[in-house]
Amino acid sequence: MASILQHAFYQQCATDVAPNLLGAVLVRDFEGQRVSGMIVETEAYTGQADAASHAYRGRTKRNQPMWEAPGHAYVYLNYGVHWMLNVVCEPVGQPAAVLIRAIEPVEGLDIIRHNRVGRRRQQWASGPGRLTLALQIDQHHNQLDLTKKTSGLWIEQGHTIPSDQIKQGPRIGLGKRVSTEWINKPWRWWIDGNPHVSR
DNA sequence: ACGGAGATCTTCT
DNA sequence: GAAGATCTCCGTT
Repeated sequence: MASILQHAFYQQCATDVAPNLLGAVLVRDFEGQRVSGMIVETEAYTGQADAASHAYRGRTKRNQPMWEAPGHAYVYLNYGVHWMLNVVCEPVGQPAAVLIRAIEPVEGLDIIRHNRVGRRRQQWASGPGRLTLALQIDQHHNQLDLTKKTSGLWIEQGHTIPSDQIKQGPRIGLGKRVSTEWINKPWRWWIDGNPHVSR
């Protein structure tokens, strides 16, 4: 049995947590059946100073979970269509989180195939909106504690990825309103060559 | 293979 | 009223 990542793991800067999450396994419990995938791509959103973060303009009803304790989920609807899964981190008491951008399906492939009917396997969970569809993650998971199995969603220790297989680059999809200083931060990490990384 | 538009919720101007 | 941490479909090459 792999161990579940505990609060201490998330109790550091999002820029440390994000690369450390690569190789870990995101697990969804479907009435006893495990549906899971290895995390292959993440993005860090740091404290309130980060112009690309939802926390930048202060607290709102939506981003409120970012002020929760580390290890909690921040799930929100983007473009009115896609659910995004974040894990809250704790850089010096600031609201910060890591966006899980892509996973490689590992367990419960029948369920994932059903959730992503008609799509090629490589597209089952290769994107933040896709992985939430694959694992059926939505508003019900917002603010849950991901260090507890009772949440039905947690993250387990997985493979250790050699540092030479970890690539790093600018975050994706940030708007023009964000200054280049923040757009250029290389705060997206992924496993080099993994086919389930988003494009 | 590639580009544009639609979907449709929350927040900000 | 517009834009956003996106994805899919449908048009044209």
